[in-house]
Amino acid sequence: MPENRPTLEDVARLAGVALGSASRALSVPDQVKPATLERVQRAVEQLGYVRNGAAQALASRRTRTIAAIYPTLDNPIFAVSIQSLQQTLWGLGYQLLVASHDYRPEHESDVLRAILERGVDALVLVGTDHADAVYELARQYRLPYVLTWSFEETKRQQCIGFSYYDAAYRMASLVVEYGHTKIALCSGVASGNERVRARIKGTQAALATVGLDLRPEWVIEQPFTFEGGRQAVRQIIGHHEMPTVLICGTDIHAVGAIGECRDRGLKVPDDLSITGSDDIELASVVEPKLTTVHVPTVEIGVRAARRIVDLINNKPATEEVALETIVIVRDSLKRLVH
Amino acid sequence: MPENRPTLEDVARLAGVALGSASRALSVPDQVKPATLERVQRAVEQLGYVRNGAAQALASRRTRTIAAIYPTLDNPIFAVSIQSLQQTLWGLGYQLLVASHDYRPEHESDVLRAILERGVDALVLVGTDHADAVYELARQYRLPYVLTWSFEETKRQQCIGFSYYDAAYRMASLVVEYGHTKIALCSGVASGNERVRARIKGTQAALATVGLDLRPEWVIEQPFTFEGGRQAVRQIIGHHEMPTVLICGTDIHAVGAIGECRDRGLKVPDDLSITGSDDIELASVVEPKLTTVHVPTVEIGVRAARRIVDLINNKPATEEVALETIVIVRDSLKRLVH
DNA sequence: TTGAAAGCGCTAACAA
DNA sequence: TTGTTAGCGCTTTCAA
Repeated sequence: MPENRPTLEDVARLAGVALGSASRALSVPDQVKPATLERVQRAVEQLGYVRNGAAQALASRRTRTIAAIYPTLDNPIFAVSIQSLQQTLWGLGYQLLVASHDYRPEHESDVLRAILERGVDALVLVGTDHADAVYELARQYRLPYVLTWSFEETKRQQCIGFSYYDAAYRMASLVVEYGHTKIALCSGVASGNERVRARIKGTQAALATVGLDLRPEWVIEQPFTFEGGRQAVRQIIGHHEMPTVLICGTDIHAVGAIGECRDRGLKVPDDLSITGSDDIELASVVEPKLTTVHVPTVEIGVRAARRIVDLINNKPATEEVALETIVIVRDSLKRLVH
Repeated sequence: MPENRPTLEDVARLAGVALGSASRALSVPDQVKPATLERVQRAVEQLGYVRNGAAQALASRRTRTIAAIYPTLDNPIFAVSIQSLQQTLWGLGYQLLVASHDYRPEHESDVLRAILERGVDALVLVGTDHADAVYELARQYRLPYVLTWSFEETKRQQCIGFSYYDAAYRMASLVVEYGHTKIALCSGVASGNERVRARIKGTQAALATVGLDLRPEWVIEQPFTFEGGRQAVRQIIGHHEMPTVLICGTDIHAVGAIGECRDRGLKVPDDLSITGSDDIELASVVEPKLTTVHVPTVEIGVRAARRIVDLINNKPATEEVALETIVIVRDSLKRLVH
């Protein structure tokens, strides 16, 4: 066991080749004679040599790590996506540095600055709504980036995601089709979050097609937690008139709302229908099973990973399209008309 | 806007000081005259200077990043803990590199090797059951590490966690106290996972105090997913005799099991009691609310972060003790005797 | 295809 | 307290 971590120089010496050749043997093996390659490999093995990433990064100006900044890491939707992002990146030879701004978008540029200092080759962001400083830093440091989850036509080159507007529109259309007219919406916090805003707009648009309006007192902004969903229910039952359905912006909201209904003796969906969005695994485990919209969580992680690596390597961008979402009909939305 | 990223040399030149002084102004500001400090700071600001982490790491042999290897990133229990780990580390000036071995412990040393290459100052692992190669690599590279979640007396110096044995013992004691004698256990996969094994042993021990045994056919190993919990239910109803209670190793199992019971017309807890472990937020949202054991998820992340930074700085280790767990009685465990 | 050598941008030891 | 300077371990020309 070597007392000090062996360096490439040790490898080269042992293999009887020059430092440069040893380096090439490791990074561009096909530019090296097979015999040389083998000697270097043997030396590497013998010494238990592992590259020094810092030195490599300094000399090559690439760190082979990619940063991702999330609103939070503990929302299941993000957690699943992080998992697939990490696994895919790993397979492509990249590591993942994660950070979160904890749903305080104004902190994002600080987080990014710290990441920049650390050094990364590219950046994965959530959504399209970021402070100018964030885009500015990315530009200044020539840092390739992808925007995940949201898909916006105007930024299609950078986006890996789906249309929140469409997803919400579809769900709301179903709700309307089922005969609901008194409709409440529990969304996330709209400020600094274009996904929330798109959901609200999509919902409104669907209602508008049948001349319905989203009443202001029935649009409830809540943090993305079970408790947020519970709050929404408390809020709507405080009013003298109850909606017949609560459209939730996420399944987390919906599950929380169902819990609160149960605690208050409200039957779902008989007394109140509740719909979700995302189709997390939990959606089909709770009672009643959630009618929700399935979104491509894993796919986003996988594609974002591939895409960002392509960007790093200056591969021509393939034409990006919005990923698909689909409404999953289960039991939490009641049919009022037939 | 500078065309090329400014270096410390640029800063020094602009500030009219030597390179070394500029470096000190940034890393050990109190070893620098206030006047110098201020000039450097002004230059930094003016140039929008950000340190080059690779160069810093190469020269100082510290990367200011810490790696954490998890079985998976998308289990809520880990996600919450990662979140608190990341936030705490951030506050201490460290970044977090995450990786997962996807519940294939045999991959862990490969993952570690890749991380080593990247360069980190310390390591956070989950549990105490790791391949020799993992410990060997950590030793060889003098990489400080903490073992999280599990607390074992024999490794108390490295552990931040609780006793899975005790937690399971307490839960099983309650189950017994409630009059159950036909008891099934849905654990995770025991191989390479001392937490699962400790749970099984703790459960057995509690049963043994009243002369009860855990029947082999009622010990069910399942992956940590809702589906795993569902499977457990399917398995026990396949036998001619049914247990009266299913003790689940995690709330995820328990929630899945509840879902499966509902789908099969089994009433929880009347037809089958189900208990969980972890007390994730969901535990009090599902119906029936889970009787479970609360574990210090957030605390583990926070403490692990502080501890690992102390280790890096060679701070004397404070005497570590096991964190506390506590049984939370809700509605999913039926009392058979009074 | 290989070897030699000049850095990459910073830290830290040393001298002043 | 500051300046000078020798590396840290690797990549990448350039020439052979």
